Amino acid sequence: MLNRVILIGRLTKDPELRYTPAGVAVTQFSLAVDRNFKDQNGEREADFINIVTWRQLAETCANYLRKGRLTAVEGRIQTRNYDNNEGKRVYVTEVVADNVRFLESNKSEGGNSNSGGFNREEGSGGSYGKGNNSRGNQDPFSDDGKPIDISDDDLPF
Amino acid sequence: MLNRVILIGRLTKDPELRYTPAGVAVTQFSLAVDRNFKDQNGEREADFINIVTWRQLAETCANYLRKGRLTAVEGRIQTRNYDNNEGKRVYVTEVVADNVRFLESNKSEGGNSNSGGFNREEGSGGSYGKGNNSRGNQDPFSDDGKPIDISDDDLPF
Amino acid sequence: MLNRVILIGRLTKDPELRYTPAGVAVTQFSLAVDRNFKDQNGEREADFINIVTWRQLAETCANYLRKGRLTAVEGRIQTRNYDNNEGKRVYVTEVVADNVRFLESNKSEGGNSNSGGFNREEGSGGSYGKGNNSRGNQDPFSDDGKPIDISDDDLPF
Amino acid sequence: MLNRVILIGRLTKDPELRYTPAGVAVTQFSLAVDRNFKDQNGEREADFINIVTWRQLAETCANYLRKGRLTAVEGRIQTRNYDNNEGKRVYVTEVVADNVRFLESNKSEGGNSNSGGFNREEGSGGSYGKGNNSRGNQDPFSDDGKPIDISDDDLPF
DNA sequence: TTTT
DNA sequence: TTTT
Repeated sequence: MLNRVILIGRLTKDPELRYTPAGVAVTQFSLAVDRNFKDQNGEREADFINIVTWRQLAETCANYLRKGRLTAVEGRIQTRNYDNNEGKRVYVTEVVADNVRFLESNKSEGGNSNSGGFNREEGSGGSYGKGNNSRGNQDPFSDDGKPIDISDDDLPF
Repeated sequence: MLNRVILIGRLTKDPELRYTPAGVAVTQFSLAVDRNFKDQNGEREADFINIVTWRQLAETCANYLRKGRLTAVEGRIQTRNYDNNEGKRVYVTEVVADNVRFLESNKSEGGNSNSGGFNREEGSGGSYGKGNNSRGNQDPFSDDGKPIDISDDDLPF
Repeated sequence: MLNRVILIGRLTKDPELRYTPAGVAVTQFSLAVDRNFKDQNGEREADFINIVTWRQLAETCANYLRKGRLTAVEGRIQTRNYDNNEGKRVYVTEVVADNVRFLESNKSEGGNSNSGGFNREEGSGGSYGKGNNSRGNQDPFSDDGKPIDISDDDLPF
Repeated sequence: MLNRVILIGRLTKDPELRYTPAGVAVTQFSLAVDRNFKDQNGEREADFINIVTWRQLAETCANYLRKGRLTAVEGRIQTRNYDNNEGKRVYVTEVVADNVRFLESNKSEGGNSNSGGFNREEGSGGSYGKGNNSRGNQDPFSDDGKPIDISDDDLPF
């Protein structure tokens, strides 16, 4: 009835962009979120949380997120299951993000050091990145460092 | 680095209380959280989210939560893995709760209809239910309907 | 950039429904949220948090929330200021809700005891209560106790 | 009963550290949190949210936060009131933080560009900065960029 | 009284 | 299968 998650962590790999048969963009990545306490060996462990984004948000994430980037994610926990190729039921728990904040920009790729790219699924506007699945050829921070609005709230999911 | 989850849903079963070899109480249950949208068949689905609580909070949950109860949970997403009996690695994603709110009391068991039992892990106080693992013999709402404080923040986890 | 609030508390009064000159419904109410700790006198205090809702969500809240009801609110903190009639600037901090959950139904008004009315602002659908500002004459729980979808995400605010 | 806030924004000024008569450190600052939408003039406005931190967290914030820094805050909404010098009751709504994340380090002051200082109130440990109210003479990121644990959960507030 |  |  109420289901809200907020995470800040770092991508463990570059994000993976796919398209559904109907042509809907889906991007998945894993966020390493350090724990606030140390284990019995004095080591700080992390939780590795799988994130899914859809549509324009998926494309923006695929274009601008990279391994190691500090990132904030807001969304909901989703559980689902499917039968794998061995006919065994697999249970999945993941976070479906509707708001992703880029807390570090593409420094290593020549971008400026501005923080603060922002992307939220919304009912209306924003066509940024729509249908754009070639990565890395645009930098949302390159002109003015202002947030970009993208849109994706009328999801059928 | 930041990892926060808030859920409201209903228990799919009675909670299960266990003890670690060191005698620490652990309670697990699953929360059915209805989605805010309907699927392609017009059906409202739910996410089934596994919750873990430790120590006094575990015992209070075991004592007072029951299948079907509307419950609020606050905590963090935890991922872990272990090798099962077939030597296969199993990945688990669950919510470790540090705050559980009983939004419905034990009406069917003769309690009053007060809402609002409250339990949070804290550094200091609260001895309620400590070492008490016999279920259902006390009703935290039976006297005055006021929240109970329990304590469990100095976890080694 | 990221601004999320989740509250569970009880209405301090019946909600107040108004309309802007342009005819947009606005409902305000105050939520008493008990603190998780006691003050120096052993008393549990509460925070009294002002909530604002717009459009259909405003009308549903006006119709079904009442003083004393246990309610969950999800939204964002908003700050604004205006000059009062004495020409003095007044600063306001409040929560703009986009999701309100009715955790207790209208028992005293003859409704059943179902918990779980749900209302979220969304980009698309839902016409429930649209233009309906007569209070209390309908019970969203009276038929099947299922959540109602309402819609209000394309706000100009 | 449940009261949780998560914010990401930028400090509007340097934080202000005070001490209560009993010697407890209190730091206040205001966070500018850009809204996710534009107003009728196409301008993106911000909410200016007052934050309060206590004890070691207060001292760490005073030492390392500065105007303009991108910062994540987790806490609860608090309301309180007092009578001002004109005998008029003043109502205050603010966020009491129990977790503050420094998303940008002290680049301009010669620090490295590491992100990720972390501070949470906890029941037990951490003596970092205890009684230290001289600012800026230590950089938590200067050695290894690892989070610092501080402690403040046994608050009487 | 407001940040990038 | 994991990030700084």
